[in-house]
Amino acid sequence: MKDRSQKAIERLREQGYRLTGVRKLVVHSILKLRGHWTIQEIEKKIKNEVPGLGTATLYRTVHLLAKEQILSETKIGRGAARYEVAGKSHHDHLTCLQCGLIVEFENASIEKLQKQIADRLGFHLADHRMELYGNCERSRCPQLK
Amino acid sequence: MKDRSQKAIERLREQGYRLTGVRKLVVHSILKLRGHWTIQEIEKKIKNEVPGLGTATLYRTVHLLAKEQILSETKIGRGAARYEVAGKSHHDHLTCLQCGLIVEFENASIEKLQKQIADRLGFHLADHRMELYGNCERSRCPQLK
DNA sequence: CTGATTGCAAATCCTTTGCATTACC
DNA sequence: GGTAATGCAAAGGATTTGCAATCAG
Repeated sequence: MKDRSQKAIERLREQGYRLTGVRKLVVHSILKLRGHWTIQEIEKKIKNEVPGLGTATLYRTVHLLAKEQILSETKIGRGAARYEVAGKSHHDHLTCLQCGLIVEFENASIEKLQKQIADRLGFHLADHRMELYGNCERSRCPQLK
Repeated sequence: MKDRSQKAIERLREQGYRLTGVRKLVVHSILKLRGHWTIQEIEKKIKNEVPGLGTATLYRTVHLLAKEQILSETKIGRGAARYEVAGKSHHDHLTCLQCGLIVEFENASIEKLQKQIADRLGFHLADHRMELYGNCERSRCPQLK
């Protein structure tokens, strides 16, 4: 199995971006992450691995990776955008309002319906975002309220 | 047909909120709006009608109206949350990536599927957000690139 | 070399908070 | 009168920008 960050670095090279030491380190560190993180969370997680990393550089790098579809951006609920390593097939999110648990799912029927709706309204569908919110049944979930 | 802002004012009174002059003016001005606006946009639109309105007051009032479900909040794409007058049945949005046109739609089949998905994953579905992005076919839409 | 990339600090954007004053009820 | 609501200004959080120094190609 080939390393994800290898592929990402290659793709950036193909696109003509310069591969500085910092950039390679950041890409490598980010591509090891699992889950959905804000840029600020990513900063904390990787600052040990990339000493001296400037905040602006991280923002620029994450945006770059999102643009190149190496990361995918999701806005879940309120607050800052979250990023996850792309590569898996497209999926949407179901978030627990109590404990923040995020479950991913795919549903071809919905995707088909979305396309139909867009066509009917005179749009060429390019992308979509769907987030479900609910309360999960995990025993550790604080189902107060 | 009864005025929306009348109903809104009544509901606020029932909830025990004080109906100050400013609050009534803001509610009245906001409820005349059609479309999806950020709080900053709303501020520009109504500042003539509510002279001296403080930004904090507008933020507090909009949040209040959203809490009372007189406005509904939607996060469309990047940037600040947008609000629209609630009252119509639930709907989702289709946004043109080129010109920003927002079209609303409803689709019962998708809603049904969402509920199924949540059930299957052990969630009690409480809410959802679905946004489609595409390119529209309006003649005035700058369909470049 | 030459321009892309970086880190830093300052700037920006959007929103919230503290607080004294005002105005409902 | 007691308390919620207001406006102002200051604070806050997240992100972007300007710029000189650095580094890849």
